Amino acid sequence: MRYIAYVDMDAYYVSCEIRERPELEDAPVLVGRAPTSPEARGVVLSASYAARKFGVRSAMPVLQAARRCPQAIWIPPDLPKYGRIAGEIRDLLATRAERVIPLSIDEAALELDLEDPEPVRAWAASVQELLKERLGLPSSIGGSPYSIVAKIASDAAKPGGIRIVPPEETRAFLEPLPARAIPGIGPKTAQRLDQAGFHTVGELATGSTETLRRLLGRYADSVHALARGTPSQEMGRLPEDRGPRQHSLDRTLAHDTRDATEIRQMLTEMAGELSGLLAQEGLRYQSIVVRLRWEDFSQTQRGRQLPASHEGAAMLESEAIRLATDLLERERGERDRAVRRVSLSAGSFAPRRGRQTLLDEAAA
DNA sequence: TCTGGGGTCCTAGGACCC
DNA sequence: TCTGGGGTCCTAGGACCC
Repeated sequence: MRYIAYVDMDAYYVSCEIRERPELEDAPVLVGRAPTSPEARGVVLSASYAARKFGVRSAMPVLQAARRCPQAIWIPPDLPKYGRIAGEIRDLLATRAERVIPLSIDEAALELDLEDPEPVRAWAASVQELLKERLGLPSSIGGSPYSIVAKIASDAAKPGGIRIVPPEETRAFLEPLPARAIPGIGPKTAQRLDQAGFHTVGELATGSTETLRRLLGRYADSVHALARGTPSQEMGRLPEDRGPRQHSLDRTLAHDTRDATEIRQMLTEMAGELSGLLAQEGLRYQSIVVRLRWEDFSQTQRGRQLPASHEGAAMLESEAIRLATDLLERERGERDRAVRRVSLSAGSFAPRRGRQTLLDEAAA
């Protein structure tokens, strides 16, 4: 069986910053908008391992992070830069694997032409070194003939490690891990499992099929098979590299508002920005969704499939404003909560005709 | 005390069609 | 006057991931 490797960058955004400022190597660095700025309604995007010692994690509210780690060094996020570096990582990985499937900005699955654990281990060590030397970035690598096990192994290897799991060791490797280590089992599902007495993957392996079906629905059988060390075809295969399904922009307001005019203005700007992004990728959209997050943090959305695909900002803008107006009017008739965040999303993509050539020429 | 900005996939009900 | 079964599409909501 050929091995699959997962390469997962460690504290990615922080590492991108530290390679430009090596003096911060072992400092408690946090990427996020510092809590001193008046509009600091945000969360930590990435925390260095030194900062994690203080109990700071990514996705933690910045105020809470600042309390836990007052000496933290805050660096404002530069997402375009992290995107560019991600491209360099992919290019480098492509020279070392049969196929590279990017899974997120800091993670990729690779198909290897190797069938034994020792050569895979050596391969992983050389790739890790290459990433460190050429790009100055630390990574963790997991390997297994089963895709999902390779992913779990890369998590287990963090930070800076390599974990290769031969197929016959799969069950023993998974057994002691918390159920939450399985991708797809999040906080809600983990809590339900916990209450039913399933804490580790090993316990899931011994659970009855009926009990697991009740707790996990249609995932039950594949989770059960994984827990017993024999992943299903679907979980074992390398994920496919399909094009994007949707693109969206989200903006959290500096202050909650009930002002429809303010929200419409915001959507006008967002429609312009989003249509520009789609044009760069040569995509036409046929569906639009507006989502509002209310002050109580719940969300409501309104969307529409268009009769035909469109490009440019005009349709995106007028439809977004109509959908948002619907949402606001309904809210006014009911609870009248203020708006905290506005999201605009476009999807159901079709390739753009005609102009694509021009874009390719411009890129060349 | 507060909770970002991207994404993916699944479910469930209703409309509609054969 | 009463009314099956199967399929697809659309819409809203929710869980989950990085």
